[in-house]
Amino acid sequence: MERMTSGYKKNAARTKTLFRIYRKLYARFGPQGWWPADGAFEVMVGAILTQNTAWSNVEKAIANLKGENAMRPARMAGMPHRKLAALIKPSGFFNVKAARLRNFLRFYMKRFDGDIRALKRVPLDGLRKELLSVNGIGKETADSILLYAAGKPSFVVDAYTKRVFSRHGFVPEEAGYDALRDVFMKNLPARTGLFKEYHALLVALCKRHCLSRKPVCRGCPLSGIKGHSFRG
DNA sequence: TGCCAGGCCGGGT
DNA sequence: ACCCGGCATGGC
Repeated sequence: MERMTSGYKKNAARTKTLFRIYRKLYARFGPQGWWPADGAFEVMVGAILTQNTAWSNVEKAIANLKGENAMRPARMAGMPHRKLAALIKPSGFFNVKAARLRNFLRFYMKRFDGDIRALKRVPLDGLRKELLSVNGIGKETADSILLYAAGKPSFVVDAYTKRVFSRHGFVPEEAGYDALRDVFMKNLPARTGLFKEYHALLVALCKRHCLSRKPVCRGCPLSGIKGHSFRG
């Protein structure tokens, strides 16, 4: 018997609503072309560095790494904790993140020999579990790596996704990561390009309209969307 | 000045 | 199974 981890089922009305939201955002903000990085390895590093951190700070850390020619798996993996931590300092939590990067790199070198093509050969679900087993890689980081580095249709949920969807009443305020992810995974076709743009567009929306903690954003492109609920 | 940013882990209940 | 403190910098 298959275990129900959420109450959501595939549902034509929900699919329609998700596409309606997508089209509104796309019409407003255009193609985002995410993830903003120079290659798959940089995507994975950035995904760890941006944990609970402003992207502008991550950019400084990435620039430091590139300046030391360290944006390469073998080189970064061979770097002492202290040195790596110093380079990524602007991104904050530098001791924690240096350890997490090194954990990931040990896994990446050992399991895939630092070769992104090898990583891409592993099917989505299995690879997701492997990534989640690395200390320092949680659900959002794993899904970001899967989608934007490996090119697999794994929808990324983040604080913005949750803010938009709960604030507009599409999901309950208390909805967790898995419930939110299921909304997209179970009601959209599993297309990588669609998932990439959708997540990026939600970020664009929040940066433009939802940064404040006010419950409703003025001029929100989604204000006209009928509040079809994804509850239960 | 104080609050916040594209989380995650570990220990306590 | 939750809940919470800790981790740290730079920008407004």
